[in-house]
Parts: sequence; structure tokens; C-alpha cells
Amino acid sequence: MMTQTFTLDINSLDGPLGQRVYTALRNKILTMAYEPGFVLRKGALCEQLGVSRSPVTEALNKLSSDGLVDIIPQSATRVSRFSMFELRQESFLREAVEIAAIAKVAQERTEDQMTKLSRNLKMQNLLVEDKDFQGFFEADLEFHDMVLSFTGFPKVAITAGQMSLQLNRARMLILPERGRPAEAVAEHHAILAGIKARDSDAARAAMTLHLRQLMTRLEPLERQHPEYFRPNQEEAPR
Amino acid sequence: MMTQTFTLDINSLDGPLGQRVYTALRNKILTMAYEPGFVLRKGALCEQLGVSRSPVTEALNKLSSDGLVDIIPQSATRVSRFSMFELRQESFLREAVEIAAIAKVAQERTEDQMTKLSRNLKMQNLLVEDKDFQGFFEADLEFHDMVLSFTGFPKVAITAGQMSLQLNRARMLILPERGRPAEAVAEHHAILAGIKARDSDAARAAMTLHLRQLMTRLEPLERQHPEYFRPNQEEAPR
DNA sequence: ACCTGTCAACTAACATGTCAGTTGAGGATC
DNA sequence: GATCCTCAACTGACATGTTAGTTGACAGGT
Repeated sequence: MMTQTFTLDINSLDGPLGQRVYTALRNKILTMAYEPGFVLRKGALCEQLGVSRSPVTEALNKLSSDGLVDIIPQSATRVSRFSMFELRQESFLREAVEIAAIAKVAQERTEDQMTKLSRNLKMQNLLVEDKDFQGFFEADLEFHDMVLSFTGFPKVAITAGQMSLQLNRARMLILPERGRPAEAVAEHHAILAGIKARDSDAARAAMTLHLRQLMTRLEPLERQHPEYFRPNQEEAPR
Repeated sequence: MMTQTFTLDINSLDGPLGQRVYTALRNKILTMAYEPGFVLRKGALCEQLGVSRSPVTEALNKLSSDGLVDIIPQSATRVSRFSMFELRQESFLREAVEIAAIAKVAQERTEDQMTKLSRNLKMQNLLVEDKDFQGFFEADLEFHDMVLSFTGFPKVAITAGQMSLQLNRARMLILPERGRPAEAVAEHHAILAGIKARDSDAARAAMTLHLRQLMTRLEPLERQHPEYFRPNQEEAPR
């Protein structure tokens, strides 16, 4: 399903060059193929991809506004390091949006939506049984994306995705945690039960519980992989 | 306080040219000085500003990803028209975030924060009494921004601002509604009371009530100003 | 009045050149 | 050895040229 390209490749994508370069780099970064701190040399990228600086610059600028790369003016561009503070902020925002979404979806759900969610959840079960954690990871993303989409508000899913970039990248570091996928599936079941019963409060509570797990698991990361984090920069005073 | 420039001007700003052009155009659009549908001709802008296409292009691209302009490839760029569907989506997202924020702030507020909010609210009272609705509008924005900032999560305020762009622009169309500012001030008082009592639920309820008012007032707009809206494009089927 | 083909105007996307500012490594000086 | 200086390498920001694609108006045929 996921084409793991080892060398940077553009030709397999379509659309404008700038978009292609952006997508390619974005995937590299989000899958941690480019590690935090990795230096992106513009000249090398141009040569490697056989394009001029324009599309590369455009792509890097987009990545910068996504917060995926840090541009040090007149010097270098490197893949951004994590900041636990930033992860907490993203988690807060994600929770805010998903909670609101689940409440709406629980009230308005259709049978068709129930079927799709239920089908996805069964797939999650199978994937966990087969220990296909990569597959489970993607099914998990899809589950949450479906819930967000079922609000009937496409922008909700898009916005949630944009503001959870670092969060999803950091998740790559805690993929192989023993027993966690099974727990997550159970939590998804609880959420789905709330939706099925059209019980907003129950669905909301289950979702809250589920989402809170992530930061709990992310917090130890700063000690385990200090090289991926930037020195503490807590909130600034007002 | 607001410098109402009639001709497009860049020199009063600082920073890179691209940023300045972006800010200038953004202000024009958000204040409705450039009306929805207005065509932005790149050549004219370059001449008018005395810069080359690079910074102008950069600015227009940013505005496009903000959703403030619609770029019709190979043809023209125009200030985006409203879509009631999009406004509803932004309203949903804004409510999600502000609700989450107010709950957190109510729990963790400091005396200093109370003082600042209280001071702002008193100012709102004075401005409404003086019928300075423009001033009230800005104080209102500041009130909400303060609440978001008091979460201790700068990104929350930033994100909320980004996803409420169309909403704030549309608000410019309903500025002079009789009695509404006074009502809004009263609602702000209720919110502040919840924060003061550290009562998350009360604050949340008051905020929900307050935010819901906006869409109620925005809905009739589509009939009053059809020229500012694009023909209905409701949600796509899945 | 209605369709249709043509054409000018405009634009996005990209390539390339220039310039000033920053970084960092290495050498000179103390 | 520590500090300072210099310089090469790299970059962001901007200007400008080119190509190909889209739109809208206008003319001409029906």
C-alpha cells in the first residue's frame, strides 16, 4: 500500500512540479525517513530531482509553514525537531476538534456511516491479530478521518489533519508498543458504541479517553530520543 | 487606531517584500475594501507597488491557501466570494476550539488574567455607550484572543485565527446591528463570570450561547448580499 | 437571436541570474 | 590555548525571461 521509496522520486506523482516535490519531501519527513535535524540542501535537491530552484523553494516554503522544516535564513534548511510543548498544543487542538466532531456525528449518524465505521473496526481487529502494525496504523488514521468526515464538513477533516502533523510524525516513534494496538481497538469499540447509541456524551467520553492515551505515550519520548527534540522552550511570558 | 489606506501601500510596513504585500492585500480583503469577486491583476499590482512579480506571486499564493482569493489558473485571481457552507464549517471549528479553550482557562485562570479580561470588558462597555462600534469590534476580537492565549498555548490562538478568516470577514457586513453590541457585552459578562467562578461548565455554556449568535446573524446575509456569495455548493456526496 | 471558431490578454509554472546576509571552518594573532 | 578575523559555501529574497494553457470578447456564419 505504501510505496517506500528509498531515493527521492518525483516521477511517480502527478500535478505541478512544486506540488510533487512538496508531497515527496512531506512523505519523507512524516515517515521519519528524513530524521529531525536532517539538512535539506537546496542545490542537492534540485540536482537529485532534475528541477530548478523554483519548485523546490516553493515546496520548502510550504513545509516551513506546515512547521515540518525549520528554515535558518541565509544558512540552511533542516527537518524540524520535535518540541514537547508543541505536541501538547497539537494534542489540545486535535482533542478539541475531534470531541466536537464525535458529538455531532453521534447525533446525526446514518446507517451507512455506521456500516463503514464498523467495517473499518473489524479490519482493525484482523490487522492486530496478524500483527500487521503498519496496516493497523493506517486503519487507525482512517477511522479517525471517517469520523471527522461524517460531520458533513470536509474542512473539519482537513483542518484536523493539518494541525496534527507533528503529532502523527511523533507517533511513528512509538509504533511497536506491546499491547497498545489491542487497547486502541477496544477504545475504538467504545467510541463506536456511543455513536451507535446516538449517545453524544458517551461517544465524547470514550473519545476523550482514547485521545488522552496518545500524549501519555508521547511524553517519555523526550528522554528516549533527546536528539529528536529541541532544547526546552516552554511558553513565553506575556 | 486602524490606518485606513485608500491606495495600496507597502512602505508603511516592514519585513520582506512578499510579507508586506501579503499583509497589505490581506487587510484590504478582510476589511472588505476589496470586495468579493474583485479581480486582482498581477501586472497592475506589480506596477502599483513598484515590485516585481516574485513577491506579488508569493503573497497571492499565501492568500490562496488562506482561502481569501480564488486563483483561476492561467486566467485570473479574484477575491473569494463567501460560501455559507464554508462559514458554517468555520463556525463549527471555531466553536470547537473556543469551547475547549474556555474550559481550560476557567480551570487554570490566574488573578492577573481575570484582571486583564475584566479591564477589556469594561472598555467594551464604554465603547458601546459611545457607539464606537469599530472600537467595540476590535475589543471583541481582543477579548476572544485573550481567552485563547490564556490557555498557555500560543498555537491555539493562532490556529483559531487562521480558521476564522472568512467568519471575521463576513462579520464586517453585519457591523451595525441595532442592540447587538450590548447583547454581546452581556454575553461576555456571563462568560467572564464562569471564568471567575472557575466553573468550566458555566463558562462553556455561556461561550456556546455566545458563539451560536454569530451564525444566526450571518445566515440571512446570503439573501441580503447575493453578489458576495457564490452559487450554492453544498456538501459533496461520499 | 444563436452557435462557433478565432484571437488577444492574462496567467501559472518554471528556469535562471543577482545580491546581500549568515554560518562555520580554518588560519592568524595574542 | 583562547580569541579574533577572514573567506568560502550556502541561502533567502527578488528580478526577469519563457512556455503553455485558459478565458472572454468579438467576428462571422447560420
